[in-house]
Amino acid sequence: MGELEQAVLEALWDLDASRCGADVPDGHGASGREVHERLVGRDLAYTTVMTVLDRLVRKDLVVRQRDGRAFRYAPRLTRAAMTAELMHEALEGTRGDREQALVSFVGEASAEDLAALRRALDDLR
Amino acid sequence: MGELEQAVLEALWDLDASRCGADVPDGHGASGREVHERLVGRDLAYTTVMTVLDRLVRKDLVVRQRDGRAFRYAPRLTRAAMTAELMHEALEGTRGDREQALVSFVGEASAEDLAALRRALDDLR
DNA sequence: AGGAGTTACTACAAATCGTAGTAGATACTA
DNA sequence: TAGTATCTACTACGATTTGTAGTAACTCCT
Repeated sequence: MGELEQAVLEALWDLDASRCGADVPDGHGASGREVHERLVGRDLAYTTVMTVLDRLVRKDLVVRQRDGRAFRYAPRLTRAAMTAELMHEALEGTRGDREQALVSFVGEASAEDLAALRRALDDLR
Repeated sequence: MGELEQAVLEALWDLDASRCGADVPDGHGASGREVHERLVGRDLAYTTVMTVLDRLVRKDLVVRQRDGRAFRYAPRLTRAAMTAELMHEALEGTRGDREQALVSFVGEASAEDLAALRRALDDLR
């Protein structure tokens, strides 16, 4: 994903933190205009933002839903879920030893991440 | 990373499974010729493989070391270490809740991965 | 009817990637 | 020692992706 695409996705998350999913729940998600305003400082044309939103929809990273004449856009996944998906994809890519990959992963993890991992695993029991 | 670049890296791992690192240990790593032969079936020009190897070196995914007139190439990281690195990068990318990302990660993990994770964590104690 | 907002479509330059040729250096071989 | 094979370095080129944005057309409000 490109750097601007990333920024637009971030903007969507920031605008609509808790509501993501396969559909845009009524009254949630953000309009192109709102995303554009959120990205003031990058000084982009409105149409640039719309183009990027469109590409994100085509890549299935963002979903949209008509709202009157316009659309509302929302990330398909929460930030955390997308991170988790990326991590799983990385793991899938390992043709070799999955277990070893996980060992390396925890081997390089910070103390905080290790603690969080342990908690998460314990909560599954 | 491109699909051919991936394939070349895989070939290097397959050719030189256990020896990776910042330097190519003497007598290890693979020559361009060997990589090319390993990729027979894709019917690539030798120079194509060399170009890709060169790009991988520039991206710091592969290291090389002179061996007479030629070079020997080896992945900078083991497959497992690269997977772990990718997972950590995904986690870094989470501007938001790292802990929540880890919770999602384990929430979607297979039973095997969970068991492997638990073993890895236990071994750290 | 006219203006403001929105989408859809098109455009274009830069970077990346798959693919490969050529030139020049080096080494082996007859 | 001259020819041949090998290897690297450099260049090239088309396809795709990405950043960036303009224009046309539609719709809604006043």
